Amino acid sequence: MPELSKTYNPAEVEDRWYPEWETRGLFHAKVNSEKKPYTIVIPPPNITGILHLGHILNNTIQDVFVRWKRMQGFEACWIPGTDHAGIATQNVVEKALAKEGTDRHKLGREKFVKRVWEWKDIYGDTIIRQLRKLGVSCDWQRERFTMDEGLSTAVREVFVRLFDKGLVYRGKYIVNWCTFHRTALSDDEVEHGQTNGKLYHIRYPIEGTKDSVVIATTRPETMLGDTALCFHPKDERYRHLNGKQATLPLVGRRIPVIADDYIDSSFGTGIMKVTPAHDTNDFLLGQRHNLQQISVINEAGQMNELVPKHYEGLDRFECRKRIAQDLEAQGFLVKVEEYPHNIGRCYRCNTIIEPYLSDQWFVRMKPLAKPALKVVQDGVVRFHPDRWTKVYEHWMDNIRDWCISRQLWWGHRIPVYYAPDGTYTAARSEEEARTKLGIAPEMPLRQDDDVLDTWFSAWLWPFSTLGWPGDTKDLRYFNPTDTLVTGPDIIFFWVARMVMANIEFMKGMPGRDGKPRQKDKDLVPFRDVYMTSIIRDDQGRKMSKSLGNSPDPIDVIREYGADALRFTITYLAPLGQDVLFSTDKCEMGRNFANKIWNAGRFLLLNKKEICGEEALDLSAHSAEHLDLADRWILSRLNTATDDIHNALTKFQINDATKILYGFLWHDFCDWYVELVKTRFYGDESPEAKKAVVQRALWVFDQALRLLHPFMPFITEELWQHLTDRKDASIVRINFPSSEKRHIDRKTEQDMEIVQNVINALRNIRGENNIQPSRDIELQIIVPKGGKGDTLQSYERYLQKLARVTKLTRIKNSAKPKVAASAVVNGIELFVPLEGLIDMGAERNRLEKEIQRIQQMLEGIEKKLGNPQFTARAPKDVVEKEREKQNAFKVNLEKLKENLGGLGK
RNA sequence: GGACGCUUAGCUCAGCUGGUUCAGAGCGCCGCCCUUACAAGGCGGAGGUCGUAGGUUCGAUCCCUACAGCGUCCACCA
Repeated sequence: MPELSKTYNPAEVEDRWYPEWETRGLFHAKVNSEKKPYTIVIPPPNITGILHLGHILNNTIQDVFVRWKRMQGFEACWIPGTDHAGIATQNVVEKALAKEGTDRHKLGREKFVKRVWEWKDIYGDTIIRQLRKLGVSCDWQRERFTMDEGLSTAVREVFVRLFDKGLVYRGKYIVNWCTFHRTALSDDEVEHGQTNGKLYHIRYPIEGTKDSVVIATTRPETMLGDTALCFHPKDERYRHLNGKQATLPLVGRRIPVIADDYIDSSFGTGIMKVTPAHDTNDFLLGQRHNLQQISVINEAGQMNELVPKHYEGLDRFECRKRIAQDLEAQGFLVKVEEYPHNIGRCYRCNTIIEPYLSDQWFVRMKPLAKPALKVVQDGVVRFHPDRWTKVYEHWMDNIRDWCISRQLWWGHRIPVYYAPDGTYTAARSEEEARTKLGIAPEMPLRQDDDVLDTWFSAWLWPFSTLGWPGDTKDLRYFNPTDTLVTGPDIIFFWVARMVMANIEFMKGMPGRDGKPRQKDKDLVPFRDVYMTSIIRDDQGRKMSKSLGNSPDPIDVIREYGADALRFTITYLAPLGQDVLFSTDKCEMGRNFANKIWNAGRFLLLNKKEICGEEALDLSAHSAEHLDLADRWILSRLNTATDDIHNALTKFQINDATKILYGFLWHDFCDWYVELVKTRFYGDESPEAKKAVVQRALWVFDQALRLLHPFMPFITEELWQHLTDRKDASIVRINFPSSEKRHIDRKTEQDMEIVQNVINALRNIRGENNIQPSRDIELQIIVPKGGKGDTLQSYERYLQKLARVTKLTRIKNSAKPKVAASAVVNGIELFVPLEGLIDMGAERNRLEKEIQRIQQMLEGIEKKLGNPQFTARAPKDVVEKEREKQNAFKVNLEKLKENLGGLGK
């Protein structure tokens, strides 16, 4: 066995173990009828992305669950993969082309797409490579990409089925148009934010009269496309104008004045211009009133040929200025006021969205939403924390049709084919399209130019990755998956849509039992959705590139180790709360790793000392030579095991880390290891010592297993040193389950007395400035029924932990004259230190303690003095309070007595 | 406009079903110690009327109501 270094060196251990785990195939999952599956699909990161702390948190949590379940004997399967990220990826490649002085149009579609694939092959797995550094136990043999052959087949299949069902339709609608990307966006891809705009008040003359009306608009340039004016039908101010014609300034077009109760009479002047081609509400209004739709802005955001010549070709914002000038010059502009208001912007490039009238493809969502709502309401799919349920339900209740076409080249091309006569159909292949349309092979057939929204492949992820539409063994076994771990920001984009898709497309597919799936529990994509925290910097700001406040996780791993990062971030992330992160917080994880490392080092050194090279069987702990500390640590271990199990079951992952930290550092290292030293270095028989070493190693082994899901590398490394089992790995070793018989309240109480006495002695030392190296003597007075025997039988604990060289039991009458004292569980402690203690300090110490006890006693007496309390509170609570009262009273008396005994 | 979250020690936060010495942890701070696993460590200590005001209850950091401050999401009036 190699010597272990004094401090833990994570980089070396991590680089050694990850490839080893992969080569041994420890993360690979197979269909296994002997085992229950446990499945997670990764939220596929964009191929353009680089790893950030959000990924770290998200993937660490997934890894904790997967490793935990794997150790529990589940066939744990974590399917990794990446998303082609239509807009983002196309962006990146287009930027590269721009640098080369060319663009995608010069290249042509086919070459451009080839170029993107080349880019993807080089850079597309950056995140996936980086994730390995984190130690994630993904089944890499199952890695998928949303544009893989299989997934593309699934996309086409879904589109065609929805089309044939009438759930996909084509329509001319106002969509959110990004003039930079020149594509439509779904409603969810638009981010609304406040902006300082202006409100222009413009006079529109009424034809044939001297009358005119004033309307207010933030977008005067769209007036070129106005086709009506509109007021509320009940508005007396304008009623007389109903049916009249107004003249559109600058253009001279006649437009009707109409009435509609959409109008809010209290806003502005109460009459509004209507531009059906450039505003969603106006569009709907226009439909109701059969208004003409005049588009005046092109796909690049410039004024088109339908506007007066001197505006044509102007950028929409440039045109706005010109229109304002011209209106003013011609006397139509009444006033302009500052007007802060909300506008939508492209979530990727921040360009102001242009409501744009165009032909797009939509999915009718209402029929899909209905069952997806039900499974959540019925608790078949559960959110953690639960409050996201309401957010989900609200969205489902108000769902709108999903615009799925994107005017891009990178993505799944829409499988719709047009015949020369304009008829069209959706089909899995060109041949199928010809059959469906009745077109001969020699006739030209045109496929739709647009591609599908990226989420259109992502929403199929939990089954497309498993072979759907094929009826595969994997699909039967691993779907429904179990836990989805993702951020609340994509609950609509992704989570909700996956629920809809899984229900819709898995219906009737054979399930685990081979029978067609019908029940909701077999149709959902996953059972539990864990919503992760949002990572912020230490000032609470979102991590962002522009702020430069986003540390590179790879640097953090290099500096502190992957285990340290994993542990720290899960420790900091309570379920459902944001996390304020800064790199230096990882010191906590690093220090913890080092602590464990040294505990392991200590045990191994002593094992060698006591047992030589002999291998110890750690399959069970030795039941020989048990003393209080042993029974106590077994009790604590099993309690911790229970608590961890409960915390993980409730998705309270940071609780689990806190339990592990507390158990390993405070129970195991601070107390147990210190106590065990008394036996390693004591005069017990070699057999007894061997039993003690064996048990200590066994407990440590159990603790390592509990910790492994959180800190996989260091636990594997230490575990290997512990066991010498070259062929095995902690990755697939049983996760401990608690043995109730070891959880023993009485043992813990006895141990508590020992601990309290040691703490009291340490306090005396600290406050009296007694050197740690100085031995002390302890005299105790034990009341009737007190636990003095327990204390005396573990005198060696006091020797080691408090440097007590002599323990004597004395009579009340034999109290030492000059001594520091304390009262613990009714036992009086005296440390005779004539001439050495600082009387003033000791008096202060006792007075402080007296005050503390007095305060608590007062609290209890106030409670007990309240007749309502004694009458109404449960008996055991009252009884407990009485017991406490008595104990405090006794303590207080003794303390006062001892204070008095100190003299002046 | 609607929904939701947060407010506890100097800082960052736990505290889940009201009563356990319930007021905690980590960091920071003060004092002592390089005690043969660990100074990335050990021991001791200081520090909080649990945002404010009410209410429910024998009892409230915890449940309810209102308010204040911070934050998030959804919708949106030209």
